[in-house]
Amino acid sequence: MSKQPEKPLRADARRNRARVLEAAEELFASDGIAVPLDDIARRAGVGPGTVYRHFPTKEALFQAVLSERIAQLNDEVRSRASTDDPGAAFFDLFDHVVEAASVNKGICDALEGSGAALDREAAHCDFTSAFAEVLASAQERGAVRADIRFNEVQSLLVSCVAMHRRAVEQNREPHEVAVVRDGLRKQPSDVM
Amino acid sequence: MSKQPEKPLRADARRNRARVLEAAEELFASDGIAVPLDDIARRAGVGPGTVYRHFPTKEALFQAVLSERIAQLNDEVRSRASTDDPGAAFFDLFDHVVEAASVNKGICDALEGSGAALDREAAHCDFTSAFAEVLASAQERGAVRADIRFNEVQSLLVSCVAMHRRAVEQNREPHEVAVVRDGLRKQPSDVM
DNA sequence: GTAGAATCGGAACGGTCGCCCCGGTTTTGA
DNA sequence: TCAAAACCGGGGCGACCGTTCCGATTCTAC
Repeated sequence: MSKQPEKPLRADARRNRARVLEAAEELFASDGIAVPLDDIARRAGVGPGTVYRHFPTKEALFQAVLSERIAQLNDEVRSRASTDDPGAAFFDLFDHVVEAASVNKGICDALEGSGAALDREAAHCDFTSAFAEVLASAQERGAVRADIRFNEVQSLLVSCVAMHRRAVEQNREPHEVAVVRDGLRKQPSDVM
Repeated sequence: MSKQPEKPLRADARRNRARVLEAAEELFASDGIAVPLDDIARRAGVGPGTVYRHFPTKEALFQAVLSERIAQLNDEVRSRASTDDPGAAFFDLFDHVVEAASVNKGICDALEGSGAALDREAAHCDFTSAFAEVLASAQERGAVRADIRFNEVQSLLVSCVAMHRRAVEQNREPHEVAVVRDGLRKQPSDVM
């Protein structure tokens, strides 16, 4: 992977790049991907041209911000994944990811866009593989119903993020997420 | 409510209005609310100006199409609501609404927009009240968990519509919806 | 300090889309 | 059949937004 051979940026360029990333992080998180790029530039105290010097496209900037956030989530997932109770670990992870993602409108937008933006994410691959392992263990122990695959759990996760966000917006507890969690448990009708 | 005192439309106007509605129905259903109004006009064989003669705004046209579809759903709900097994009726309704809504991208868009567009819908009120009655009966009989309110069921319904749509797009069975359905059943931990 | 390169910033471009205007056409009623 | 009223249609306006361009500015190396 050729990464480092790029000559170092000028001091002001490095500073501006960091400012743009910071502004984008805040605005994508609060307003989602629909925020105009000019707003990000203004918030960063630079011109739109400067943003485009560092990121070829608005989408690329969004991806960069997302990668950072998902790498964080990835670390959190890995640190919670190791335990002797895979069932508890799975539901703990589930709740944590839902809560963490639902406060970030940018992540919600990315998830709702059928995850196409997330699929080409290396960090995301780590994240999903760690989560998938926990799911498999939990299913082996009989803590999670066996008739469901990981991509279906992902889909439920996305929906729970959206529902959690709506519940918080309406100042109420996200009981819907509890419903999904209970539905994921081993069901009486489950065939062993 | 003053509705009829409007003088009757000219023959060509009535014909064009119907064509616009039909074209809008098809395009909203397949492409969602994002379809350009010019496309609808072209499909209807009229100019954009004609569309605006009949509907003050694109949003109004969308609402009109939606109202019609929701009135249909309303009838279906009412016809399925009366039975001596409220539990079965509830889950039957749930599945039916999910399937009916998920094939219509326009409805999906309306639902994902936090339902603000749907709230000012008289037909929608009928629809929700019929559904709410079935839910209450099912909860009384112990077929549905008691610790959940109707607006939370609505939220789950919206999510199921989205998940069902994704599943169909990916050519697989919507197992996620089954998970939600099982989660809505009376749980072992439920307090009587 | 100075030349030269890297970078900046914001005006401007191009495309999209909702919406309006108005000259021309069709329908209606007598 | 014909005049008046209703209606049509599509060109065009204005707003928004992602992106580009280029003269002005700032930094770096010597």
